[in-house]
Amino acid sequence: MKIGEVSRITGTNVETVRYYERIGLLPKPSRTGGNYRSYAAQDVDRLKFIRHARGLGFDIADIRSLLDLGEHPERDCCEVDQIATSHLVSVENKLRQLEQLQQELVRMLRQCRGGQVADCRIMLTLAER
Amino acid sequence: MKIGEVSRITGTNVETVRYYERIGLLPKPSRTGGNYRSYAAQDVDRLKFIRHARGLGFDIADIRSLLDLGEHPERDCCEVDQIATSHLVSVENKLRQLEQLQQELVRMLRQCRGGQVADCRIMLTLAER
DNA sequence: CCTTGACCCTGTAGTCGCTACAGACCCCAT
DNA sequence: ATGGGGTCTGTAGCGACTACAGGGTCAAGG
Repeated sequence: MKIGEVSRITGTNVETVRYYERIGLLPKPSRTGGNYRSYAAQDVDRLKFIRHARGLGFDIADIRSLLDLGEHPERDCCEVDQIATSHLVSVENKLRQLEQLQQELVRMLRQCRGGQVADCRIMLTLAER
Repeated sequence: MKIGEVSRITGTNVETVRYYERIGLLPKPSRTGGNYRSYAAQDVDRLKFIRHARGLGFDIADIRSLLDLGEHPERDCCEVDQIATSHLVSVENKLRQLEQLQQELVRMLRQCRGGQVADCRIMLTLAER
């Protein structure tokens, strides 16, 4: 399977596939006579895993660890749990931050009464503190 | 006022202050005999504005526009409102995305029953789809 | 007077996860 | 033989910083 098809199947940009190979997240595939990358079903599965994990916001380092763990199926799954849990924690932290931010923005916007920039409450709020 | 003091007052990294100057967000300050940057109160205010806006998640381009508007106090404040509103919208979009993500992560983590990586529900979930 | 140490200078490269080229090559259909 | 679509490598760009290296400046203490 050539890179374009892999790209289509997994919904991954061709350049991204090559990028994953470059950083060692995907193994170097075999090549055709014309030096085209030739992927096996296994590679596609690995890429799907990566994309799904990225979709859930895991960073590349985490995904690397998860893939490594996948290659040691006899190990205890608590390491997997740990990675996922700590990711969830950081997502929840970001969520709280964003909520606060949203509330501050709403508060700021509610004060706007129109008029000139000179009297703009939003600009004043930003200038304060 | 030297850059270190400005840094302390505003809680901004020294390198960040220089970065803002480089990208034209802060004006080039005058220099002392020893070629040290010498800031006026005005510059500190501008930097505070920038940091406050960054804290609210506005990107540099937005901040540039807001600062420009601040220099035209006679203009109508609706442009300010527009920038803030569209930022709020994007924050709310990100918020919704993060909430979904969080729920998916929670769902995934609830399935974990311990045991070996081979049977790990989290790994299976990531591999699926 | 000299040294020490804190601060400051410029310029460049690194971060993260891609994305976007340029310029070349391969392959298949017409 | 030609055209166009795919692929190749290598490099640079994004945003918003951050982190040096390798030097200069300045005030206090010995």
